[in-house]
Amino acid sequence: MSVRVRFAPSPTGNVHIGNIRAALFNWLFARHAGGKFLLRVEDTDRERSTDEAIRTLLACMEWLGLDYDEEPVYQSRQTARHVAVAEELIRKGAAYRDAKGGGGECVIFRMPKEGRIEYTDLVKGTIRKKAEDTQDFVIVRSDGTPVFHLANVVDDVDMAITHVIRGDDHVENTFKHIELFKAIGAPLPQYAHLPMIVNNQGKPYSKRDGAAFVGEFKEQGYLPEALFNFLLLLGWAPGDDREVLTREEMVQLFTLDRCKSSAARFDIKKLVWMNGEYIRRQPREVFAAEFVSRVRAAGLSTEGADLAGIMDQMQIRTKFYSEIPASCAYFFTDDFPFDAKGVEKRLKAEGVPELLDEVAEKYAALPAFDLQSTHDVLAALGEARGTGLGSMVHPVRVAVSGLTEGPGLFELLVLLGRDKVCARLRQVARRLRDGAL
RNA sequence: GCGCCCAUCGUCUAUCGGUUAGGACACAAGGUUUUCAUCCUUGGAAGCGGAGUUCGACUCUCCGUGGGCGCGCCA
Repeated sequence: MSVRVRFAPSPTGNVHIGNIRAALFNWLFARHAGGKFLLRVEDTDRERSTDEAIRTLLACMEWLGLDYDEEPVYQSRQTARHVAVAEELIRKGAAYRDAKGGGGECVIFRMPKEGRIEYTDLVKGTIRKKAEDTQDFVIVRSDGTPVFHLANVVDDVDMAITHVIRGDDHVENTFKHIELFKAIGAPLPQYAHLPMIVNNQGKPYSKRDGAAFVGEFKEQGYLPEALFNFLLLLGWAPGDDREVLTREEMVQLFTLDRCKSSAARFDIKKLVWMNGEYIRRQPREVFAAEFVSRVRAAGLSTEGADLAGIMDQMQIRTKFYSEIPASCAYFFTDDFPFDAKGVEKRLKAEGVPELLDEVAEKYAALPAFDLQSTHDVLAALGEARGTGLGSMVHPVRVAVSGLTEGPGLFELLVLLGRDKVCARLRQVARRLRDGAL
C-alpha cells in the first residue's frame, strides 16, 4: 500500500517551529517513499481559524518548500460526517450517551476494561498500557460538536492515512485513537512520535524563549533552506558526519528509524551558523540577486560600483541578508552613517586629521592605486611615525566606511576607488577639525 | 497522585555488545600587531547513579534519580 501521510495543523495565525517540524518530517517521509503528503486544516476553532490564519499557514509551508498533494481537507466541513460516525458507534455499542457533565447529552466512547492496548511506534518502539489505566472519553459534546479525537481519527480514516507522524505529546492519545479505529472497523495506521523541541529548561520551546514562529525567522532574515536543514537535525541525523544537506539528499536519506526519541534543545547559535553557511554556499547569481535587491530596497544606487568585487568580499561575511544595507551602504553612497564607538576610538585621537590629510595626499600622488601601493603608503607612514601599520589602518577604515569592520582595508580602498577614498579622507579630516563628527 | 515516554561533550548528534567514544555548533589558542568574516591547524569538553546478564556493556534487563508528556464536553 502506498504511503499517505498528513500534516494536520490548527491554524492560529502563527506557525510554531515544533509544528512545522512535524510537517517537515511528514513531507520528507512521503517524498522518500514516493507517497502522498496531505494537508488537513483542523479549523474547528472558528474563533482563531480565520482566513488570514489559514493564509499564514499556507505561506509558511510554501516558504519552506513543503508542497502538498491533493486538495487540502478542511475539518470544519466534515462535522456532519464525524457526528454520523459517532451515531454509528452508539449503534454498535462502542459509545453511549451520557448527561453527567455539562448541559445536555454528550456521546462517550467506551475504552476497553481489561487487557492491554499496545502499538509499535516507528521511532519509540513498543508502547503499551493496561486497559484499566484508560478511561472512557467524550467524542461529541452536548452541543453536538465533535471532539478532537473523533474528528482526527475519522478524517484519518477518510483520507486513508497510512502513517501518523506527529509530536511526542500525542503518545497517550494514540491509545484512544487506536480503539477508535478498531471500533470504526478501519485499518490502523502506523504511528511515529517525534520528540519535542525544548528550551534550556527542558520545557516545550515557546515564544517566551525567542523566535518560535516560522514568520519570525523569515522576518529576521533566515533562509528557508537553512531553517529546514536545522530543524531536520533536531531529532534526526543521516548516520555519517554530514550536516549540511541538499533537499535531494534529505529526501533520499530520510527514514524514521534514524529519528531520535529524546527531546532536542533549540540552539539558535547553530542556526545562525547554518544560515551563514547557506549564504556562503549559494551560487553567485542567487546571492547577487538578493544582494542587489536588498541594497536597492534600502534606497541605494549600485550605479558605478564594482558589484562583483563587493560581493566577493561580502558573501563570505554575511550571516543575514537583512544586515546587508547597513554593512554595505558606504559602497553606494557618500552619505553613510558613522559608527559612534568607532569614531570615538579611532578618529578622536591626537593627530588623526593630519594623518588622514597626509594619506589622502600620498594616495592622490600614487601612479597606481592598488592593493600593494595603498598598503605600502600606510606601512611607510607607520614606520616613519613608529606606530606601526595598525594605527594607520583603523582610522582610515572608519574614515572611508564609517565602520570598524568589513573587508580587508586595501581591498576596500580599491573597491571604492581613489577619488572617493581621497575625498572621504579629506572630508573627515575637515569635519574632525570642525568638531562636526 | 496514577500512567506513558526519555536520558552520550555546554548544545545538536554518531555508535545499533568489543572504538584512543567520532563529527558539528559554541568556546580557547595559533596561522593573522589591519578589523570583521572566511579558511586551516590545535585544544579542552560526554556515556545520570546502582545492581544484573555477558569473556566483554554507552549499547541488553531491573531498580533508583532527574526531566518531559498525558490524565478536558481544548486541539
